[in-house]
Amino acid sequence: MPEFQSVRGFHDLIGEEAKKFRAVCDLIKRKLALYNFEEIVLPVVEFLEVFQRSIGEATDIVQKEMFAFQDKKGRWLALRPEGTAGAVRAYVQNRLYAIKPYAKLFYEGPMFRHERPQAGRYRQFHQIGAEVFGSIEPVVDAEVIHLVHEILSELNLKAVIEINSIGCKVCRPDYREALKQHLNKVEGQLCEVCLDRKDRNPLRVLDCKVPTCKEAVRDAPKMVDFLCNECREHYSKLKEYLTALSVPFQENPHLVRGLDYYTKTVFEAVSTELGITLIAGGRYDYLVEELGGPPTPAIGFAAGVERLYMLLKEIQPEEPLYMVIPFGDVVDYALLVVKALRSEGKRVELSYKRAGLKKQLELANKLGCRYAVLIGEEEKEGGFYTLKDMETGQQVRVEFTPAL
RNA sequence: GAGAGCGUAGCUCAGCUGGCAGAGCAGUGGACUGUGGAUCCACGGGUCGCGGGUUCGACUCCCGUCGCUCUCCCCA
Repeated sequence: MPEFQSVRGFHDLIGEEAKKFRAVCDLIKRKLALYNFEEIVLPVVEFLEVFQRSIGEATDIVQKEMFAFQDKKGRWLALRPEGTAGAVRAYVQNRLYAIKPYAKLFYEGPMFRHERPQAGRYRQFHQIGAEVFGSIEPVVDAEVIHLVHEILSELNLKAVIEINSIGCKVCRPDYREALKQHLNKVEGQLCEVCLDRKDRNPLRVLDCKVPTCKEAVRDAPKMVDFLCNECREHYSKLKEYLTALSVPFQENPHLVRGLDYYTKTVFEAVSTELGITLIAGGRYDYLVEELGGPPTPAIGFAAGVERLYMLLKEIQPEEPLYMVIPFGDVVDYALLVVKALRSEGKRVELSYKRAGLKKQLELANKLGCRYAVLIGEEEKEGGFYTLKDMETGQQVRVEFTPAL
């Protein structure tokens, strides 16, 4: 056991893992650019209240998963547990609503949640999130979910996209009541946690995994049957558009999200392989106003980078690697060859091992080089280098005149 | 917050009902100082997670502790 170790739930990404991590980020960012999302670089720390107000006081994230601390003036700050709250705060603070009719923003970076680590769950993890502010049109929801679908299929990951509508200020209270009444009837079957949730946050009972709760909730009234005209219309338009786009989706009337700010559309992309959520999001039409901005409908999603890259099988092969091998008193000449090759855009490793040709070829092999560039006295004097193909073993003489 | 499993070489792991700490891979060196890949030979490498207990003797048994992994809760 080493004397110093990384903190629980905080990990180093090395070699292949780091490459996969980058591959996922790069792909998603390329996609976001095609949809014309603009990057916003956000702080990792916000005032605690930003999260309490947006995520919701009663949620697990706020109640027990935040890295919260006081600064020197005694103000409560927190490491961000998710990105939307900060994005909304920035949108309001910088009055982005005054610049364009609507805004499409994305962010990436680490998020922090103080919970027990396990497969696909870390205390520091990374998300790439995107938010659209300022449009209530269901076509926006469709575009966002389409984007999620494209990301998944380009990464070659199998997942089902589940969607639901959880209504708005107008219709949700009625549903809540109806659901509560149903839950009271089946009280006896509910687990301990759900008994507590029943009055505080009855919707959450819907996606409890305890078998008896699932049973109890089977015949519960469904939100979709209680939607007001506006929400019903919104939801059916969304489905219509998704179908037109050939985005496969599955309606899940029990899909509820753990954050309070959601309204209308919610969705989740669940890995068929691992059963964990890869990408999730939804509409949050009151949050901007809640954080002090003008009434502004919005929708967004967040992709869990670790969860995506851990499922990645293969990544793009890298550029072929050249190793320049000087043997004898020819380092000065070798340096010029290295410089010239790199200026041609080639990926070049100069051998840092002072040894004979044999040892250095071994090294080139270990580092996975495609080509070795052999440089001895002969090459230096003759003004050339010997290019060796490490796969075929063939060698060619390449004339070389150092640029001045 | 609740539960389970595991900590032995850089890595993967053996090590029996207590009796000298092991293998494979990796690494380093070498007949070969201008030719590599699964050729051969040699070598280095350990607080057996840590602390205590039982014992003539503990990697092994017991207690504690720390760490890792996984599951539940919840979530990306």
